[in-house]
Amino acid sequence: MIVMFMGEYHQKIDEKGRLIIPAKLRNDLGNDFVVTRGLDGCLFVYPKTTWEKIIESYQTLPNIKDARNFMRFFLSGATNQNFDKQGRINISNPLIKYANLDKDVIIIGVGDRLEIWDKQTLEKLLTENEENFSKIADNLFSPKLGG
Amino acid sequence: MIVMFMGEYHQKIDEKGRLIIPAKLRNDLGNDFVVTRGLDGCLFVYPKTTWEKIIESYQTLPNIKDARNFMRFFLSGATNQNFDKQGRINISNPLIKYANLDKDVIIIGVGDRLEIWDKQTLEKLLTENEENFSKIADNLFSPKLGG
DNA sequence: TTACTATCACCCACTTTTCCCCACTTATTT
DNA sequence: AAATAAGTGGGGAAAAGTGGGTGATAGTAA
Repeated sequence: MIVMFMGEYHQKIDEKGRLIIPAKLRNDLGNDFVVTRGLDGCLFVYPKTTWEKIIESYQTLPNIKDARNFMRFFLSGATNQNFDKQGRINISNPLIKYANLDKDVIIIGVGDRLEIWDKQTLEKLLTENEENFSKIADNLFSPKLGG
Repeated sequence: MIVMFMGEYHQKIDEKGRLIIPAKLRNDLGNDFVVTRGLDGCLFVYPKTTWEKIIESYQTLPNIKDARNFMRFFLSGATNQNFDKQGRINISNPLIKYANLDKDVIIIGVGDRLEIWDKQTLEKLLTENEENFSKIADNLFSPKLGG
């Protein structure tokens, strides 16, 4: 993995639907990237090259109904994006609805992608799962003792 | 393990969120390291090379919801850090909130990482668990006899 | 084809945040 | 006790974030 997105950034969507991508992330994204429906109620943001690799890997999925539906979900929401001169992007209405975005938004870096979350949704998710995290971490750090 | 962090250092965070890393620790950290949400209410500090190994081990996690959430928790809390000329770092707001950092902070060395604690939180944790440590140690070092 | 409307991107001005630098204080060493 | 190193606080320049206005473009209906 060449790009490694990290960090948590609190942003606001203005009345025109514009969202600032933090300056620190813009270089890694490049000026040509894709925003699409993500898993668990957020939006995924991929640099163009990463996106193309993902699409490629999906070609190998078997042509069964589940796979077709997943492709529909993933591809139909995808929008090409550029920055305006202020470093902002426009989130389309269907995506705003899908991720339930209100005014307060959190952008997080998760490895090869960014995720755009409604603030409340993400905070709820993280606090609800906090106990799980230490279990997962225990297993990762010392799998022989754990369990 | 090449670097071995040890010791306990009492520091203060100033109003701008700046925290001095004790001079004795700076060499071992290098000028490129990562601060992230740790377990049990503290922050972890890893030298870059150690961090990269950890990320590598996380690549083995399956793409299921629990694992995705864990990655969100772990990576969104991560921030690249450098020292300013005074040997300080900036702790971002989300991390200050997470670790409940007030003015008084304790930095401890724990093997391959540093941990940043709110003073009260750490002292409470240690006194509450003092009696248990010998039992815990017994279990950790001879798990077959324990339990 | 023309006039009207809605949308979008750009530009400008203002506010907020971040980062760097300097000066002072405290601690440590000899 | 002096000298050196480490810790601490604050000011200011530069960068980033924010909101609103304006003109261009495209779509629609007359």
